[in-house]
Amino acid sequence: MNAAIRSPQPPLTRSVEDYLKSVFHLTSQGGFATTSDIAEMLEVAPPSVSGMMKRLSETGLIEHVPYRGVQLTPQGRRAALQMIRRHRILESYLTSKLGYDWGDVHVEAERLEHAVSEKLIERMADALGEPRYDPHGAPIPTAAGEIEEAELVRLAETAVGRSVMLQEVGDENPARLHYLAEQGLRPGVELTVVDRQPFNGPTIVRMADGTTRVVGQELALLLLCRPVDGA
Amino acid sequence: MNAAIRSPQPPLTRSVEDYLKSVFHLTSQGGFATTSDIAEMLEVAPPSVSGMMKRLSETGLIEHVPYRGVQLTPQGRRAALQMIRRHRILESYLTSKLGYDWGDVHVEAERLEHAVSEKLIERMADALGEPRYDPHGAPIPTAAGEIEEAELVRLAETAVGRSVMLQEVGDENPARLHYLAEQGLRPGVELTVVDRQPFNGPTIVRMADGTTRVVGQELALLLLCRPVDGA
DNA sequence: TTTGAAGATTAGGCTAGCCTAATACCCTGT
DNA sequence: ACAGGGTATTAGGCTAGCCTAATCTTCAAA
Repeated sequence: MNAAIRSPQPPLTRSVEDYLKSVFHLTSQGGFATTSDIAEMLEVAPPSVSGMMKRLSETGLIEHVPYRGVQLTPQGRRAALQMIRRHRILESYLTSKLGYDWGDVHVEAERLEHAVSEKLIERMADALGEPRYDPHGAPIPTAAGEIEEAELVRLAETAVGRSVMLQEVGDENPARLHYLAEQGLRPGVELTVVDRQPFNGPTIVRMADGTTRVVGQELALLLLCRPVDGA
Repeated sequence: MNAAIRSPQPPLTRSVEDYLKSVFHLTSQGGFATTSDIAEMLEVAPPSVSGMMKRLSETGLIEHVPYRGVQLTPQGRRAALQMIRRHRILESYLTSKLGYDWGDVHVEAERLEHAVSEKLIERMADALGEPRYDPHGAPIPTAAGEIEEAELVRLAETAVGRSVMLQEVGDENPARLHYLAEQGLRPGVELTVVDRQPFNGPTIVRMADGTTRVVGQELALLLLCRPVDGA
């Protein structure tokens, strides 16, 4: 007698999965995802988004407030987290087991995440020892759909003098990631901010080995850090 | 001035990839693949096949003789073999590295083969040591597009008294594969045909360890064997 | 040589997703 | 209080792939 029972979950299409992921990322700081932000993220025209939002709200995956934006319903959030788990497990697996560079995994995972079964993901997770972070330092949702929410601060906004642990690189661009790896700026390294130049200038950091790096603002905004208590 | 140069290979859709694979398999003994055979294999209606055949022959992937059937062009054959390589490498990888049962790999590979990159397939092949056969004993095309063509004979048609090597299991049905594995009927085992009952009855074989198996015709038709010279 | 059944194709329609052009809404600045 | 710009939505169209119903080919049997 109930729609959810009568129609036992028609599988989501690739497009739908992508839209849900976008909405999740765009609302991760709270608030609504706007049509144009989604359109830009998915590289489609805004009317395509409007149309899809209408369909998704009819199937109960999102909440759509016309002219305002959208948010995920609990059901939509569950689906989005499942996709993000798939994506991040895939990235981890490709990096650990198949020698992929952290700059190249995103594109590959982006296509595979729509094709892998739950079973395959869990086997990969198992082979990796249930990793909690992907190669970029992003937290991997659990199979049950829980995700760690850490309060991270951008390197670009860290006060001079502070010591931080570089936790996550919020970027997927292969060229930038390659450069960061060359500079030794990977998740897990400790940094001390020794200076920052004015007018959105670069941040200068000291690495654990005493060497320094000059990090331009564009990059420093992508480096998400956790304050370190010690000294 | 030439279409193949002007438009540098629009990537094939999933559907197209599936049609090409079907045509390859249906023409592997030579001759034409018919509309209804393709329709049955892909579980679509015959008119859908007619329509696709028209498109594929316009793009030069198949040769279509109306009311007769289709064959692959060299270009279509290349694409089909690439898909088959992907499929079989994936099956091998899932079996060897992720603990999949040989009955379960087909479905998983069927979906992944459309999503993996060439690079990923080659990394998997490399990690496996460039395998030549998949878990069912089917030959894996090389990256260059060459495939071994062995002359195999069905167990059901092997003369009583002959000794053979079970080379390939021409089936993907999980239940049948599971049963065959239980019986020890896997690629690589040696068998001697000791009897066959009349009226399409079962074939009785002796295994290397001296035990015997009674193999019904349905299964005996799927067991592809290579004659053994010795004794 | 004709005829009828089987199989192939054409005709016409549907959905998912995308697009552009036209219109509607919202809000801020005057 | 309202005009205008920016954003969202609606209108209308396109392609890939699928479907059913109708029509056409082929071929073998009478």
